Amino acid sequence: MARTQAEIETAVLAARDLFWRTGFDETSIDDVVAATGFNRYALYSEFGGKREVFLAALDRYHLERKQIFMAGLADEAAPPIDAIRDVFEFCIDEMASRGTGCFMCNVAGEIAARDPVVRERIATYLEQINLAFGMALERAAERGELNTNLSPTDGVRIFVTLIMGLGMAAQHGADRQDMLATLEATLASISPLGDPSARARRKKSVN
Amino acid sequence: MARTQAEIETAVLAARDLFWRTGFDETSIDDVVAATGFNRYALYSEFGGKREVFLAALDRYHLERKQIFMAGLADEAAPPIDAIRDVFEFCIDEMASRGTGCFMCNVAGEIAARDPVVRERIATYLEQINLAFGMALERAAERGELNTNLSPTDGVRIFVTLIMGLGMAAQHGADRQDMLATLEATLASISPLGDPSARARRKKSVN
DNA sequence: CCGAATTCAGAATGGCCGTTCTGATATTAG
DNA sequence: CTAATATCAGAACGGCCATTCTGAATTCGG
Repeated sequence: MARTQAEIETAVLAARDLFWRTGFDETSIDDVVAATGFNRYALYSEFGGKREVFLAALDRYHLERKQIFMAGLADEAAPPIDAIRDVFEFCIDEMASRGTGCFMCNVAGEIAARDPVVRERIATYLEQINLAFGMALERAAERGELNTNLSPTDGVRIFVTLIMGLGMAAQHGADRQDMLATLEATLASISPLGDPSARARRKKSVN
Repeated sequence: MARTQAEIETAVLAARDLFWRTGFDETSIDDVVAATGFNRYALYSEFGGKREVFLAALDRYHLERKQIFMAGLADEAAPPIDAIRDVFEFCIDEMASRGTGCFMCNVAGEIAARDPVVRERIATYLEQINLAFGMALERAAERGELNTNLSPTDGVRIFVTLIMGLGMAAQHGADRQDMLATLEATLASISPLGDPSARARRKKSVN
């Protein structure tokens, strides 16, 4: 009797949480066994090996992130700056509660160098993020919600770098308040002076 | 005959380059032997072990970075925004030519989690960066070179996160032009509209 | 209820790597 | 020049871990 799709998905989620928290090298197969509930035999016959479990976990993360970014940023109706803020707040909450940065970013230093497949997944992930932010920032520019110093491309660069920087900050122990303050500072920096949508929520969370 | 200080320093520099490029776990003692020219015996009697060589390399990196940031940003006479740009350009050139991100940031995901000493070094490193940027941004605010949307603290958050984000970007294969463009976008975003010092150099390098 | 196939848990395997050991070589002091 | 000390290169050790193997337990078709 083959395993059901639901069982596999649950295992992948557990593996994602585990690898996300402890990285690839630092996580042993026994750890994966304990976390997923699959035993060695099942793990090897279902996935192939440690690397394949990891790739499944990475893909799962990628999928979720893609949905979050696309759902938030591609919506033509929503105010783009607020959409950006929401997406970042989601990611910040996630990183703060897990106490670890972006799964895909953390992976970079560790195994991307030796695994071309991982490298390629990261590249497509970044492309998608770029695209998603690009849509939001085009709309922001059209609506006059972007500092006239900046092109939409500038904005994309800033936010893509911000999300990676926040991932690193989380990895070094930055807490939710720190990260939210950095987000608000960046949003203020790209907004036209005195823009109401930028200042509205600001007082809630900044130091 | 004990080893001379100069020989040790050369070895530490080589070790720094090696660990910077390939990380801690991925670098074997034999690699360190080959890179430093010290043989196992010398390495162990001079440093103690792999971890100690690594810590020496990390300290060396930390020292250099501290000097670069302090020299650039603490200078009361220099225009602060230009000083910030210079410091970033130096780091960007370094990362681009090495094809790897910030040594200390890369280390975070890999061993900070398991080594409290490394964690503490990273914390003091970040503190010092914060201080250095703080000085420059206080002066920028006084001189009216900071967008009035932003406090000096906001600026510090933005630049500290930028440097970590650029480190991640470099790790993922961003090239010099990409990183310079992100730097210029950020400098434009924190500058008052139409500020000449922000726009002056801009045309040189942006896409 | 039975027998064949599957799944299990844990033991064996093989390789890698940090560290230590060893016997040879070079260096220095007297 | 000689003997003692320091340094060398590489072999041996020990531990860790991904993977495979094995014999027991369980499931499932008839």
